[in-house]
Amino acid sequence: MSSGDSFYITTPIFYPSDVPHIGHGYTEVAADVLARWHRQAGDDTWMLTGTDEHGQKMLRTAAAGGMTPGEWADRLVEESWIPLLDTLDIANDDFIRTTQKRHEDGVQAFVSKLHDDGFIYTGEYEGYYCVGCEEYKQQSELVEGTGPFEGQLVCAIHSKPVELLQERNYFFRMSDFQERLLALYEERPDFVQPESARNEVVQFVKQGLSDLSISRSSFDWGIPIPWDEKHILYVWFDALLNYATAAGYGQDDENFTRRWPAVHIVGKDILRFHAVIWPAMLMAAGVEVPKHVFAHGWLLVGGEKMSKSKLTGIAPEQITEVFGSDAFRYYFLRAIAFGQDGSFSWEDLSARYQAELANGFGNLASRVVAMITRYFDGVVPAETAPTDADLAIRATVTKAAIDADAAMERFAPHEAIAAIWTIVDELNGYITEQEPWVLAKDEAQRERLGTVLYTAAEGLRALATLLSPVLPKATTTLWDALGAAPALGALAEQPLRDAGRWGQLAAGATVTKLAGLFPRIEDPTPAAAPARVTA
RNA sequence: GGGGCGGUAGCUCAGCUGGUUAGAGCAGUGGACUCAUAAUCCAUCGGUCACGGGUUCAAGUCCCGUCCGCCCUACCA
Repeated sequence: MSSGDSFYITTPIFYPSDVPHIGHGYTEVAADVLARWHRQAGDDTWMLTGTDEHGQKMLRTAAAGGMTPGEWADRLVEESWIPLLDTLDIANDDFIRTTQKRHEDGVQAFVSKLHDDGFIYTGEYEGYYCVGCEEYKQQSELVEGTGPFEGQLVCAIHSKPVELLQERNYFFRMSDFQERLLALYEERPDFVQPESARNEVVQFVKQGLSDLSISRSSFDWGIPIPWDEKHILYVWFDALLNYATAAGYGQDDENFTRRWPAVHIVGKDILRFHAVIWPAMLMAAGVEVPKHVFAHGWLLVGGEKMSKSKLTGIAPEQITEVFGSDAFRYYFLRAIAFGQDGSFSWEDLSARYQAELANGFGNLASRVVAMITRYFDGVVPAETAPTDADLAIRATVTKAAIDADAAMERFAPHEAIAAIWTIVDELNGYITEQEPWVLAKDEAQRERLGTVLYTAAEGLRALATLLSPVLPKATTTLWDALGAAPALGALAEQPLRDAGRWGQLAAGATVTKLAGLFPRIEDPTPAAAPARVTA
């Protein structure tokens, strides 16, 4: 991808009545790191996140709290979801709420077009309705009745029989798109990633698609169907459209053309909506389908999918309060292969923090800055004739930068970080072998000492740049300590795809005392209580 | 029932289209060093690659079967 290309990346929009946990945090951080990488590489980047506020569940929980759904949503968004972004240091460019006018207008324009073009028709929806829940149930939510209800299907929650009801509403001709979708998966194997997710989607679509009921009339918390305001739009149809409406669909064609199509990062549970329904909707509307739909895996706690009901849900602040936001970002992207499930444990988090961040990167920065301060009064020395060892470091840096960019391009941040980390490991070994503290005792080795420390400092310069999307806080601290800004400018301005070019740090720069990048943590046990529980 | 993904050193995982004595990190053990966040560096211990067949000159890597785990099967990242 050449410099200046559009890179529009989205997270799913969250249902605000959930309590933010590290799974949400993981999604946000992954999208943010990819966005920061592309942005700093010079691509025309835009990152979108937001909240999905319509639907019966929101209506019901709001009512239970004596509020209107709008008030309830405002409160949750302000108290939980916006703060989550701050907790994790997310640099999103936009935050869309499906209750915003720009969204509702865009959605209405979209469904009107589909209606006008004949992709929507009136039909009868038939489904099992639970009076207790006041909603239609899927087969999976029903169980065989027992006792007096023997032989009947009952609601899993109320254990009472459900009724087979019919409702007149609107349907989207999704079945029309089966062949085109299959052709899409075939022609663009990287449309759905990773491979395992693609397989699931292809198999699913091959089994046949039915039309989708896209309106509801039993409650009114949603976007009205423009030609029949007694109906509101099915929440998923509404929610998926956020990716388009936020970019200006139907309202700001110039911006929409500039941003679209998007790259969607989603959890694998909502893969089908994004890889089947969403592209079908776009095809119907004559809009280009997304560039990619990437499904990441689950966080496993104790070998099982993390879940609130099993009390394995962990609030992001529990981690950031002890380890900091940088460590959160680093840990989840480094330790988990993006696209696969990953095990989370406090022990692993703590071990990686200590071994990799504190002892590896943090200590490296600390020892280099300390030696420049001690042996050169804080002035970065010039390098002279490089030896093979010095050249090996340069080669490592060059390769790491190339490999990291390639890995980020293919949605493999874990590999990108591993590639960058070769610099940390090589540099620590290099310093130990070159023994600058020995060179410092011999005035005749003055130039050699300067070259060794320049090499180390320049390596740190490259590290700061390459790691800034992952560790924005620590790398900024390091950038300041290296005294790099006066000659090179702000860290965020350093072109990432040029980070591997040797010799950027100016000799003569003044280093300053470096506060520990990742201080040792004496008591790495989580901040008491397990997950917070919703009211 | 149908579908997807896994089962490789104590732990977390790499091993692409099959090819020399199966790798990494962490943990463990021994040593070196002192610039540094009691840190770093070197060495080393450690595996019947779930199980049973088969194809092949050659299989962790392909085929068949079995066992185990996780997930999806239309509104929880």
